[in-house]
Amino acid sequence: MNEFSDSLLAWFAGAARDLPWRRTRDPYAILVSELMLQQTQVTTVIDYFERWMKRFPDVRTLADAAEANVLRMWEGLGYYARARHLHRAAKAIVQAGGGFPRTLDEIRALPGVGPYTAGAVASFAFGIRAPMVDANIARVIARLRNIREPIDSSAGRKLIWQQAASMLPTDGEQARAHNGALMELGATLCKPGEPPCRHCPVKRWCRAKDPATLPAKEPRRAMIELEENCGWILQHGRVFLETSNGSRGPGMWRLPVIAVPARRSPIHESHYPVTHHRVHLRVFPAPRPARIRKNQRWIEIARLSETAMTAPHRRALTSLLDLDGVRRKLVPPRAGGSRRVPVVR
DNA sequence: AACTCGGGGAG
DNA sequence: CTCCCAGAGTT
Repeated sequence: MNEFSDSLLAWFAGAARDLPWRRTRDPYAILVSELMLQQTQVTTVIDYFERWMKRFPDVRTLADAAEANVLRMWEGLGYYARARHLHRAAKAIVQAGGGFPRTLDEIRALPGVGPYTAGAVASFAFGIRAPMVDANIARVIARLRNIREPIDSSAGRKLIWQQAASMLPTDGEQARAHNGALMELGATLCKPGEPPCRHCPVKRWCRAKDPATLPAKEPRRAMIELEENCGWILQHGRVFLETSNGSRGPGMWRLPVIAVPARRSPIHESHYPVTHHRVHLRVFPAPRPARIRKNQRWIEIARLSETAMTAPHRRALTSLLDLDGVRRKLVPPRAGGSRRVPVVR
């Protein structure tokens, strides 16, 4: 071991956060945590991880679960393809005999597992000497080596990964701690913006000229405005929903898209961001559909809690149901009258 | 190499 | 508003 590793690992031993997925080497648990952590902050993931492990404690339980339940457990985390990938990965592992893949290449072949996640699972679960580069490690390495190439460019990624591999201790167990320590350094100390270099355990080896300007990144894409007009269709205690079809994948339910009704004002309006889009959501009262398409369903209000929905649509629906509840108390349906629940407007 | 993911948290 | 986040899949 060199001095750099000594300093880094000594610091890590005293500074490591106590995170649930650091208390285990169960490869399934590590895989779950890594999929959840893709593009998602640690503090957001902790509760989801613990709920998930309680509900789907092992690969077989997850493989046997219905996709609707899997997506419902993921609701609020975003990027729902990750949940479907994790579900597919569990099915693939069970189908292959139930033993968790134990080599970097086999782990990399699982759905939803890219270069980062493969390295993380191999290293954290099995102590395999594998590099891993996430946003934290990319930032730390860009600063340590004063790499000005944008880290999200092809050339920049290549440089960072080469450095990550070359810095790795020979021993697998030490490499495991090294990966965790670099990540922790980036998450807690070598943060974006102006980092507190005074307290850095490895500042002696850092070549960053101007840490605040590192890492460089490609300019981000322009925001795209989207308008979304949905229908509020309520009848017999059921609400009419649809699930997206096509590339966005099925399973997440939402209010049905409708043509904009003329001369009506929306009963709900909200804005929400999704990646580089900004969506302007408007909900209008709408008539009961003449035909029900394949991706559409009436869903009992009582069963909405077990229906996976994107967060903005869940919020819209909840607020509209609350409003409807209020109106129904003020104007109770006439006895013997129409069974149709009055449309709120 | 560029686009998409119908995300979410923090400043 | 802004930027960032334990990225990966598709085209």
